[in-house]
Amino acid sequence: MARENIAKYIILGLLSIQPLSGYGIKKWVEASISNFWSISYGQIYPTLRKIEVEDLAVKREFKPDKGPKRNQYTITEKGRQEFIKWLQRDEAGEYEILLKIFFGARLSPDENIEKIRKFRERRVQDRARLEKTLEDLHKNLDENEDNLYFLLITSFGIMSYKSQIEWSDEALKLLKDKTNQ
Amino acid sequence: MARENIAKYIILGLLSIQPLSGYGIKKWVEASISNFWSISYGQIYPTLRKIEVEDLAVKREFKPDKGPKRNQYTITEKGRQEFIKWLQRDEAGEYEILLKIFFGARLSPDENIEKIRKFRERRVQDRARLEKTLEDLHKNLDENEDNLYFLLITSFGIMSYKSQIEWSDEALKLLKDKTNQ
DNA sequence: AACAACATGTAATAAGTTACATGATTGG
DNA sequence: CCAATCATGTAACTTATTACATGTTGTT
Repeated sequence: MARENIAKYIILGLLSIQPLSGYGIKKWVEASISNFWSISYGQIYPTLRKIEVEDLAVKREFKPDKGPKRNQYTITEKGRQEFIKWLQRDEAGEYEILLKIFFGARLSPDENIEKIRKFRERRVQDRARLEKTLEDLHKNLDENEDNLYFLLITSFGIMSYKSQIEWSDEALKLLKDKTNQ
Repeated sequence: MARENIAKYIILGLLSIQPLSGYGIKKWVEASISNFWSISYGQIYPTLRKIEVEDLAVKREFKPDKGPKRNQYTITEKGRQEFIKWLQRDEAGEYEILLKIFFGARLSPDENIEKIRKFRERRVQDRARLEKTLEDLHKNLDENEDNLYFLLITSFGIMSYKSQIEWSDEALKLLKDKTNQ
């Protein structure tokens, strides 16, 4: 998946929450989104430099009471705008939506609701497609050894999509409650 | 995730099922594992060449009754062995196991059972960890706007892991039935 | 004193996408 | 004959990992 420079937006997203150093970014990623995304120092530091050059964040040396000094990056208004533009773009990668929902507080609840609604629709279709595949595999289960394992993987997909549809419903409920408050 | 040359093993795995051309490999991937893995021609053709050079498959020109001629690759014994060795290695990437189960017919049911058992264990732990995070987020929900969205993503993880544990149970049952037949 | 954790960075390499180029064959 | 599909490939580029280098600070 080499295409959209996700690392840049993860960093910008975290900086939109609070000023951080490269080291701090790594810690944040590990503590919060490591279940579905990762980032290495080999990406963080060069990307931070680019972000600085593009005036999306400013670097400032910070000497904390404890520990060695660090380079703290603070997002600029330009950076914030570019990040929000990214959030609003329709995501290409299948699971980019998770990242965007993670940073959902930068958008309105309605924008997040719309994203999840679309995601849910896709999943309903994905699931229906896999249900057909499953049926075919059931019919031809004795045909060869492979089909049992193909069936297992298809069933994994169906169960995943099912749980994602259920999640969407819960998430939508929560966000709608929030809007009506 | 640039590390293990997954493309090579996807190709080898498909060739272990039947002889295929580069084009055919693409079609197979799209029809069977595109839910969780993809591959581009820019990878397929160079990788096929490498596979040929390493004597893991042999190329042969094939003129079908219909359509233009194609380069058909047939896996060698060496290729089959290298593929099985990869299958047996403990997977690094979180979802590599799906790929390996997909090709499960190349191993014994017991080996697949063991893989799934380990996967299930990991998921039980992952889920417990996220449950704690969820609790914390619930407590601090009013602290800031972000926490609602962090909670949503945490809940996505919990539900995913839950469905993966359920899938493991079903898969284990199916495979155990098979062994006892 | 030693070790773990904090902190920043680069170079080599690998993996993967995208865009492009080219041509054969089939069905309408 | 034209479009769609079949079919193979390369080059430029981007993204990402890994291994390495270096030094500070806090804890035992």
